[in-house]
Amino acid sequence: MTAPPHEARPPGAGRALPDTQRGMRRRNLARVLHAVSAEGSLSRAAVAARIGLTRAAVSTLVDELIRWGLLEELGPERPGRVGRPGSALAVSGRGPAGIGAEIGVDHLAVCAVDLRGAVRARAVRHTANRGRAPGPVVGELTELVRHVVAEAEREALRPAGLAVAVPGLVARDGRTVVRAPNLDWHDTDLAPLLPADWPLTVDNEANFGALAELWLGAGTPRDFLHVSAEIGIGAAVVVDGGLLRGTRGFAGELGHVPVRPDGPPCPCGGRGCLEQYAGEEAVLRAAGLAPREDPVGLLAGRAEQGDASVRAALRDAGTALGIALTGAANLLDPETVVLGGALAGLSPWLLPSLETELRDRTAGPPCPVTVSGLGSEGPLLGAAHSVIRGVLDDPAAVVHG
Amino acid sequence: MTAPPHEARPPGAGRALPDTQRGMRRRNLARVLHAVSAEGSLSRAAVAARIGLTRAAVSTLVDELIRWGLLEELGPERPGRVGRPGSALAVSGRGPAGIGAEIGVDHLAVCAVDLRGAVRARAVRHTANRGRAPGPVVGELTELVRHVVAEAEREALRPAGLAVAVPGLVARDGRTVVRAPNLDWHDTDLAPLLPADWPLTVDNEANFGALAELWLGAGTPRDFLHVSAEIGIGAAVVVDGGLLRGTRGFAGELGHVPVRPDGPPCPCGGRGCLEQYAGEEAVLRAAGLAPREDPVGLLAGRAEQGDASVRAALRDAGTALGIALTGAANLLDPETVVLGGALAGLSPWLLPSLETELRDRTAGPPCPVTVSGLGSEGPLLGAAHSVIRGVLDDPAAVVHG
DNA sequence: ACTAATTTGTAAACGGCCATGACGAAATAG
DNA sequence: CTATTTCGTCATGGCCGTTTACAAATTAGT
Repeated sequence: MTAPPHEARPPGAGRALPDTQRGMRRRNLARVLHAVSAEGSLSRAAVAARIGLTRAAVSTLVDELIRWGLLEELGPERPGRVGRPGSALAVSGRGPAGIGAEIGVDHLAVCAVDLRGAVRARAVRHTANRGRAPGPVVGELTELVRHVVAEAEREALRPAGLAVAVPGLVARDGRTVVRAPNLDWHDTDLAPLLPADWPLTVDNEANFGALAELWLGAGTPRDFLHVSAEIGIGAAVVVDGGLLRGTRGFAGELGHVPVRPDGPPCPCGGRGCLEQYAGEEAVLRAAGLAPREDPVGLLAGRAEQGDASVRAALRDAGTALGIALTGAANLLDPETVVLGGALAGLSPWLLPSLETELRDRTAGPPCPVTVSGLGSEGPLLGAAHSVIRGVLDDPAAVVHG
Repeated sequence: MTAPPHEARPPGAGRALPDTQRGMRRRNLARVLHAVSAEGSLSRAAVAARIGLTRAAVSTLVDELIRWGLLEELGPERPGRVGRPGSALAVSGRGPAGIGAEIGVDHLAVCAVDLRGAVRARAVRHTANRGRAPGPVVGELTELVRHVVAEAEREALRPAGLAVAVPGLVARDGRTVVRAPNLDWHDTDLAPLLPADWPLTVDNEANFGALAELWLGAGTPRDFLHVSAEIGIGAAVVVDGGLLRGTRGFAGELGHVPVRPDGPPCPCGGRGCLEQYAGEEAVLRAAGLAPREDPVGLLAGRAEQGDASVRAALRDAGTALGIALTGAANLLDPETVVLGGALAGLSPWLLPSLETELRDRTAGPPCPVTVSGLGSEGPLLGAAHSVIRGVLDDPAAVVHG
């Protein structure tokens, strides 16, 4: 009775690969693995019911995934229900691992995540990277990667890919850092500097943070706006469970949305950008504090103690954020706005003014704002999980081809 | 070497239908039809090369589409190339038709478009609909629809669906008008008021206008922001060849993006919304003109004649638009911004200040702004074509099921 | 305890669909 | 006029999910 509205790409032109039987098999393998992964543990019959294939078909698919070491048979379930109990299947804890890495302004971090989503190895190193050349920084990161990979391999894990989160804009090629103001890197291809043993993805930390929220956050919807802030204000737009990247890969630049068109000039060339009000530097200045290590902790601490000027600075930042987010919410109609990264820790003092602004400027119910529970781990976990999602999304590609 | 970035929905969870052989056949039928439609005329071999299947497979698919009356054999091609010439295939000009309808503030329009994209029948009626109840208006529209359908059927066309463009917000159910300020309609389900003979879709005129631009515009990219204005300022976000609709279907509300946070109050509850500067009423007021029929024509005429106050009003509107679009472009990184609807006709006087604002507020090259060539026909054509796209996207569904 | 009902997993037969390879048809090139 | 190239089709084969049937394992009822 109702024709489907045009929100997805057309099935004809959009799909790159020809629709052949091998492709069908491939997608069904992915569907089975996805279903088991999402539920944690599932019988063949339950998988069949869930993905719409017959039990017989699922059986052969499961056999293949077990043969590849991606699924494990846990043994008979113990249900209270009538009928023969199913044999529980679970994603294997050995086999492919996702290696996630993060380049921060003052730290490097690497972790390995298995197919089940568990962190199996990690390494962190605190280093002041601001203004340091890409070569040495990435060299140091590579050391950590090798260390984590060695540890993972000792646990029978095999890296399936490396994903690197970077505090800056990354081109759509997934390897070139176009602009990272806080590191002072420009147009740097990181691929030659990193180990070439596995598929590589480089992406904005805000994007990986949003993906972590999408995949790991409790009750996170499939359409939301994720706002994080590490010095700059990065946002990521998640639409129907996927990242909106933009033509050049620069989507989500919330920091330079004009908030007060005649406000103070911004290095970007504009005036009154959000970053001039809610950026780290701006907030510190407004609070009368000098830039130093761990500014977020400093601000949170002072605010906690009741420091009036810090609280006022954060309140004003919340107002500016609220104005920018009103525009974004009007444009995108997301289900929620999620505050992550540094903003999560400062949310108690940002939220009141932010939500006031959002409420007063919206006809009807305003877009709900939630706070991420992932803390500062988001981007790193998102990076590692993005590799795992790649395996889940096309297991056949990992095994051969 | 490079893992795919996560921009699309996962192949497992995202796809609703199980991946079975029938579904494969169905998608391949769509791929063939799509290929022929996109190229206008193609031989079986050319289709095979284009979509990646073998000639033999394409032959059977084409046979079926011909049997269904969706494809036609035009006869042997006349190429200068060596080898046996192919037999040209083209989409049938008889068979399914898309019925598009538009409810405007001062007019109703209906048209029928065949699978080839040609308009085969049309009807327009000028009526003042502002403040009129939905019943009579839609009743009158239904008369026009019946008239156009009768004409189409006389040409051996069979309506495959009805799509209605409305100047207001439409719920994601594709039938309920949530808010249409210029008609003064609220939460009105149009389905019971329209003929139930075919699948029905109701959508925002800005959305249909953007789709028309996407499908019919020359050189329109797959990622752009389409801005139109009929009294309010509607925008539509096209991402990867599909409409971004938002959770509630309200995405694209550019009119209420805050431009000057302390500006004049807006009926939406906010202050300094774009609509307060670039909305029809606001521009007329700024130009010192009273609201009347065809305000766009009036403004364009006066501006053409060199009326200074009108030009100033349009320049200021362009500035406000530029500020709002800077924010939107930062957030979405579209390939272009397309000005459509009323904005297209006023673009000579809007563009200079708009582009200045965009350029001054963007680091690096600003997002290019283009003007739609579709004029006021956009929404109507987009509506009719959306039905056609539905057929192209799943021809099997139209024939049976 | 024993039977009936229910559910699971597997095996064999079946049917649909695309690939493969071969072939005739229809054009060009020399 | 022949060799070459390309097109469309046909027969064959292999892959894959479905259908149907059945044994295994559990609960519910008596």
